[in-house]
Amino acid sequence: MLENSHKTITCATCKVRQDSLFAQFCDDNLKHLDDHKACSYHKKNQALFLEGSYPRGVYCINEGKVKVYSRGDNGKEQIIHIAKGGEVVGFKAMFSGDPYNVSAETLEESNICFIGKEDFLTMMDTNPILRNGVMSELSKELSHRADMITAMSQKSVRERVAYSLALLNDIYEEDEINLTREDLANFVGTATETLIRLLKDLKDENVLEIHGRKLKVTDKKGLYKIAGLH
Amino acid sequence: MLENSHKTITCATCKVRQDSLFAQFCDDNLKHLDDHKACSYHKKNQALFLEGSYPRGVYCINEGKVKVYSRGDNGKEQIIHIAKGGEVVGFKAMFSGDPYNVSAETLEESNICFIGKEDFLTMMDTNPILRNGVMSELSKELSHRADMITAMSQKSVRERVAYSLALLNDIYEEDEINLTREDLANFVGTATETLIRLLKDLKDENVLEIHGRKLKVTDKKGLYKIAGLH
DNA sequence: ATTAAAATATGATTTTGGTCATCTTTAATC
DNA sequence: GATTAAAGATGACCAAAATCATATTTTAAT
Repeated sequence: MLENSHKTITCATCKVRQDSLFAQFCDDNLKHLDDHKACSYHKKNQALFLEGSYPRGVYCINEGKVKVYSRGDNGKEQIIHIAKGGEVVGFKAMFSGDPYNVSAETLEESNICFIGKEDFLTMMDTNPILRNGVMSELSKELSHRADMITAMSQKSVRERVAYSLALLNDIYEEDEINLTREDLANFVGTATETLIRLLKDLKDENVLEIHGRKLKVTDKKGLYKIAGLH
Repeated sequence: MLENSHKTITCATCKVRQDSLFAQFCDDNLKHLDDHKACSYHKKNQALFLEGSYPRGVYCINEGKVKVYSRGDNGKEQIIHIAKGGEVVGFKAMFSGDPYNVSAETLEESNICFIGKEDFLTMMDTNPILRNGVMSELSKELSHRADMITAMSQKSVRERVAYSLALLNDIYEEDEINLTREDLANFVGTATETLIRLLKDLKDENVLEIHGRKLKVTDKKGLYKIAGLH
């Protein structure tokens, strides 16, 4: 159980706020945010929203990890992104009037604050800091997805495994990467068996340590080279 | 040569404006736009902007097609999008402060109007219609790119050829799809030889007619089925 | 603690699609 | 219009990765 799972988080003292859309908020803004958010504890594997549903608000992750994924024809998951503490999830599709075409689900037990769509949009209207932050985020994510498309289409599966591990290594920061092999395969876009074999290759090449399900990158430079990064 | 290649387009009477970000502009807005835009004729295969450069403004396509692409590790192009008349290109990366990670280049001779970054951003600040249009567009494009990532990762090349042709069929509307085999392969994300073989298969299945380089979809329903759409 | 179920791992086999080589056709240039 | 270059097409071959089968380990549930 998370240490603060029973508490309501106060935005002003939230440890991950500096990484979030609300980093530059003034005291008044933070007060407003506190008054309009709802904190809640989520177990592992709980859905935040589902593909096909309409956005009802945004989810600010205080602690935990959330996978954002879409489903292909056969129902197979493609993980588009894994969000960590400080990230706000669920706002990117809010401005088109269309339903979500991705789903979001916790990967670990998590503390997540919810802000309703109306409140969020009002804040965006009245707060240029938030508006600019949102625009910047949308822009960055579009760039990132263009990179993903190119990577998916041109890299070999081995390269994509390295590429994905490089991304995940940043997301998990000091922690070891902790995903099921299936989730990792769904992030890489390959079969679970192939992923497992390629992980072992990387281990044999001393790029990676495998501790049960947890993965520790031991040669970041080597990993980047295989991934075709830098 | 395009018929109006020597003329300056007037926004108020621009035939493709109803498809653009500026569709809902009032007369004053249109006047302002006219005063701050520069129309120009572009030959085939002319670059509008390049990966790595900083956005200097936006490009509103009056007539012609523009490919937006990124380059993979080996320099191979991945075409992310093909823009047609009415589309505004080059604004999606403008809000992050980062350089473009895609390039844009005309595929045909084209008439394109340019609006400088400062002017465009000022319009966005003062014009909620434009702002909402931009936000909506960013949202929609993010959804579309999530779909692309999933398609690239999970569909077979044959399915991706059909998927790409379905997208292109909408883009080329009443016209036949007119791309080099190489560009089409770079859109699908495959080798040119593989693309050519698969086009022939689709022709043999009476889904497609091949008229030299031009492609005509004759069985849209069949194409969609192969693509895994609907 | 025991059992059941899920996740991880490995081998064998097949399929897909990329690469290389070569040839033909079309388009561009002088 | 002739020449050259670029684009399109086809065959042969090979490597990468998916699939299928099955075994082992870990985790969850009773």
